Amino acid sequence: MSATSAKSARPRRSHAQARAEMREGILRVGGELLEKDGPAGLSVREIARGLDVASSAIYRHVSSRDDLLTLLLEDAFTDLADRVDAALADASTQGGAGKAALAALAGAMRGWAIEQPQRWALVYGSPVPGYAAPAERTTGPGTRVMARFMEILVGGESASGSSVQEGAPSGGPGSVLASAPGEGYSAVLAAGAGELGVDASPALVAASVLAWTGLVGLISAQLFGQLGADIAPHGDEMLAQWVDVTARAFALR
Amino acid sequence: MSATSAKSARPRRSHAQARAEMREGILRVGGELLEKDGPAGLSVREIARGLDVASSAIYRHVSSRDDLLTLLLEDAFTDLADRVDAALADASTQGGAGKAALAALAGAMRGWAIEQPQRWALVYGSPVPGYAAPAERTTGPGTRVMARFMEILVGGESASGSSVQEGAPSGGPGSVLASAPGEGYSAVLAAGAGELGVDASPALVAASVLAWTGLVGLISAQLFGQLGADIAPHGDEMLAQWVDVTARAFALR
DNA sequence: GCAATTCTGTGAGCACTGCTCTTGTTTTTC
DNA sequence: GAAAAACAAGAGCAGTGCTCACAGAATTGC
Repeated sequence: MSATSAKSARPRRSHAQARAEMREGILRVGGELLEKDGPAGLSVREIARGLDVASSAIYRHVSSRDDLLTLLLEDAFTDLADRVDAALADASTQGGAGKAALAALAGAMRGWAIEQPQRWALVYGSPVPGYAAPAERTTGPGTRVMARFMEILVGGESASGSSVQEGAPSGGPGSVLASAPGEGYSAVLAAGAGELGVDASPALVAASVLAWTGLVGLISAQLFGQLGADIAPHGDEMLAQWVDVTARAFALR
Repeated sequence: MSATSAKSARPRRSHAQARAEMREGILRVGGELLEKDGPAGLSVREIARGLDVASSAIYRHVSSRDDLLTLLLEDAFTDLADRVDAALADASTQGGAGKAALAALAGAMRGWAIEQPQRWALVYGSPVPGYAAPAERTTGPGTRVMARFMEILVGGESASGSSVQEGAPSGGPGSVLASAPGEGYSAVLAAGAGELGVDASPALVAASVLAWTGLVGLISAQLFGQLGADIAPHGDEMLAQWVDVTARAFALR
């Protein structure tokens, strides 16, 4: 037994530094544990061990396990949104818009999901039971990706006056547009589109929402193995087909 | 303290009866707890308390907590499939086929999901971490609903020789059919369709799979509140729109 | 510059969990 | 009826989230 005790003496650091380091450490170790064992396997004590600290110390920085989950949720949302933004920026330099942008977004989402399935599950999977993510802390980063998605489908940023040709896909066989949404639903859609900075008819927004839930559902189904093990190797192709169909339905090129 | 001890004397019953009663009780109380607290909140001890029995007794009938989850998963799958079948049978008496059948199936799924969100999460949500549902015990009941779905979209039972008019939706703008699936993917699709008792071209099967994940994704998004609280009251309408669009894409009427 | 205060981290402890193992009782089998 | 098999009880282990009184270090006020 050496003179230095088992618990190595912590270096002198300011409270601000301590806060930052602890927070970063919790996020890092917590993220690793989350990816390894999933939300249910996430343990405050295990994080404390990973940081070589008493478990009670964690509670100085995180009020509860749920709070910890919220932290990781925010982190995951932001990480995903950053990744999608990067992919879109990349595609955009190559003159990518319309279908190319859609493919870039979908590919980035799926890639991120495959690399960190547990994070994806935390974000778009079933909510951790008994725990409702506080909306005010998650809707912000949570809607970033969806906003991008809508922009693409609806045909560009609202700034440019290039209105979508809503005449083309409207009622004909194979159109994405169902019957016009009712009054109340239209109002909600308009409000939502406004928050996302998207300008389009309620019918088009409604169709985009369906497309969005379809994309998320597709990725989730692949990730969670709901379609059987045999189909797993063809996830790329499935996604490509989804992009094809969706781009065609929304008249993207 | 009365003569009858706190733990009421169990009635004399045969081992077979005991097994059946216990299993039924575990399923019942477990189901209630699952619906109340979600998978993570499911506790063997709590079930034991609910049955007024020692916790260790549960392990005579269930080998582990994961096994318990599998049991509840099977139960949920079967329950959902029964419900969907009933709805389809009901629709069928009214001459319901094609779009009407699709609407009945989708409505039954969503209705079931809303009544028992935790069960839905167990079935189609993110898998419980660290727990992989044993495929051999879940794929059976798990594919029943999907088989019905495919039958409807692909245009009737394989017995009747009425082949789908695959000419109509093939390539034109707004078609559900993307480019033809590659060789490997086609093989997997064909095999899957065979298991489900569905006969259709790989391209049509591929499109049906996308539609399936879309439906599941839509219901999950509604249930898990991924689209914000405001949109929740319009779930019916969203689903109706999804039915509209999908029926049109697959040329159902 | 030094005391008072505030903040960080400790370790014991409570109530809970899944699960195992030994013990006693009851039903089935021969 | 005796032997064997199955069932259930209860204690106990290792783990969990979380709280609380306490010790030491950093910050603040004068």
